[in-house]
Amino acid sequence: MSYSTRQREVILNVLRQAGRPLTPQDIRQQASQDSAGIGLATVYRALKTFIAEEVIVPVEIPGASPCYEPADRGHHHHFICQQCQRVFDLTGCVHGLEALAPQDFCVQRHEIVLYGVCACCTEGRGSEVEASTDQDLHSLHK
Amino acid sequence: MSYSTRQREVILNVLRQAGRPLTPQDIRQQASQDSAGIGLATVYRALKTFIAEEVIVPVEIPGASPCYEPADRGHHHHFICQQCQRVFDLTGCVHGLEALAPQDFCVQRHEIVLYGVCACCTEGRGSEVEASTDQDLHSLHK
DNA sequence: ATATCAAATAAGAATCATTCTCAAATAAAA
DNA sequence: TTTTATTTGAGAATGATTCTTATTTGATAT
Repeated sequence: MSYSTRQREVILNVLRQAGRPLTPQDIRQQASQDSAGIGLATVYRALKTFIAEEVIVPVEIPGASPCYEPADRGHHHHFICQQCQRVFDLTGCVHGLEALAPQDFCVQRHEIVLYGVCACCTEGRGSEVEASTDQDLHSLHK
Repeated sequence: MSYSTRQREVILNVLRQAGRPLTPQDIRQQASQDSAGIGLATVYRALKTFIAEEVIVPVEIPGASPCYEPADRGHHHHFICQQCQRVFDLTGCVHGLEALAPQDFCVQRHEIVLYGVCACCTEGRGSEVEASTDQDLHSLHK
C-alpha cells in the first residue's frame, strides 16, 4: 500500500533525531541535507501518511503552526517559547483535570500547553539559537 | 486612541450574545445581519483592537481554528465534545502547572483543553442539539 | 454647526501555509 | 525485465490572514 522511499526514510529520521516537535519547514530544511531538493509537498504527503500509520503524531499548539513528533514518546505536554517560537517537550502531568468538567461529561483526553520564555531566550541569547533546529529540552537544560 | 464605530459595536455585540467562542467567519456572518457588507479585514482589525484593549480574548483550541470570546468571563478553560464539536466553557483551574517546566523556563500563561463527550451526546441525543449553537455550559448543565 | 485631523472602512492585492495537479521517476510485483 | 501502482518535484490553486490605498467616519476644537 505504502512505498518506502528515500525521502520518507529521511523525513522519519529527521523527526526521530530531533528532540522536539518540528514544523514541516523545519523538517524540509533538515531533510534537504540528506535528500537535496526535497519538496515541501513531499513532506506534507509523508506526514499525512505517517500519521495515518500512527508512526508520528501531530502536535497542535494554539498560536503556532502545527508540528510533528514520533508517536512513541508517551503521554506528555508542551511548552512554547513566545520569543523563539520553538516547541519543547515537557515531562510529567497534573492530576484533577477531570474535575474541571461537570460529572455528566465524559473526559477522554486532555492537552496542556504552557507559554513563556525558554532558558535560551531568557539569557538574552535567543537570536544565536534561532538557526539551530534540533536541540531538545534536555540538551538545553542540562 | 480607538474610535467606536458601528461595525465595532456590532462585532462586540455578536461576541457578547453568543454563548460560545466564535471564529472570525462566524462573526462576520452574524455581523452582516446588522451591518451589511462588513469586510473580513474589518473583523480581523476589530478583533486585534479588542484583544489589545483586553475586551475580548482569543480562544486557541489545538486542532481548531482560533476563535474569540468576551474577556469578562475570567480565567477558564474549554471542553470540546468529540461528537458535536461544540466548545464549552469550564470553570476552575488546577495548580502545579509551572512545575512541569524546567526551573529556568519562565511560564507566563497556560491553556488546558479537555476532550470527550458532553452530557447531551452521552445521553444519545447529540444529533438533536447539533443545530443549536448558542448554548453554554451552564444552561446545559443546570 | 463646521472644520480639522486621526482613526477606521471596504475592496482587493499580497502573503503564508497547505493542498492539488500532472508529467516524470521510482518502488514493488509479476 | 516488464508491468503497474505509488511517489516525486514543480508550480498552480486554495484558504486564512494581513497589508495597502483611497475614502469615509468619529472625536475635538473651534
